[in-house]
Amino acid sequence: MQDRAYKLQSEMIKALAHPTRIAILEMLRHGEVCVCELEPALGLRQANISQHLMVLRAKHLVTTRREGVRVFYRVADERIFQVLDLLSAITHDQLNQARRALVPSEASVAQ
Amino acid sequence: MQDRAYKLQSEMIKALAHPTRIAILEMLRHGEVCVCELEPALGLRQANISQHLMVLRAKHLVTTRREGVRVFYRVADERIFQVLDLLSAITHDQLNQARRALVPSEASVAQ
DNA sequence: TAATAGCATTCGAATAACCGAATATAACCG
DNA sequence: CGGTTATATTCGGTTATTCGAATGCTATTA
Repeated sequence: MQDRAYKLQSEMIKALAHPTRIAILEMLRHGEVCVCELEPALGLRQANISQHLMVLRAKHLVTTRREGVRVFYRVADERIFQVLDLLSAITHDQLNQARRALVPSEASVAQ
Repeated sequence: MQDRAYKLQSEMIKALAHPTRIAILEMLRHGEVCVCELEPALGLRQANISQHLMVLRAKHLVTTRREGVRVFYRVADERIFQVLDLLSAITHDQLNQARRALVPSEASVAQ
């Protein structure tokens, strides 16, 4: 068994496995973003955001560029958005199926 | 911000974030599999496998079917394999890039 | 019904992830 | 240089995950 490969994959997945880090990646969807923009948008403390960015960096999911006193982040591999899109679609469908099971008439309602 | 949606997504991602659970899903790639087949293939204790299956069930990533005394598992949504394939490709490329950076002549070597 | 096989659940201890607070670093400006 | 702004790191306490061990449950067979 490719234990090693599964370990690596699970470590990358863990880096995605936090709502704040997903929110950060979503903000990077259309290009690079400054940390100073993340802070107000996420409404979290600076240190906490920086900690989450550290996790994303550690797994090479993002790269950085410094411009003076500011640091800009961008995703290292655009395919990460395909991953997020798939997961979003799957959870969305799960919700719809659950709704359909409860209230047949409200099937396929947008959230 | 869709805090709720990110939370849901991250919870599904967490269900993927373990090497054993990835290995289990890989075994389900070609159809349903009995728990009794997972045990020897993974080389783990029965209770532990059952615990991981419980996590996958809790997030509706797998469904079960009982046949007498045996229980068969299958994935609930085939798109989960697209997720795993993308993550596998990303980690694979990361490894190759790292190798290329260290030893230029050994670029693109299969693992 | 008793015994067994296959799987699931609970419990407790170890480990890992998380976050706030404090502190550190790096670039800029006066 | 000292001060300021933007970001990063460290530390400690809290919560969440993980796994082995023990136990429970369900279906089958005698």
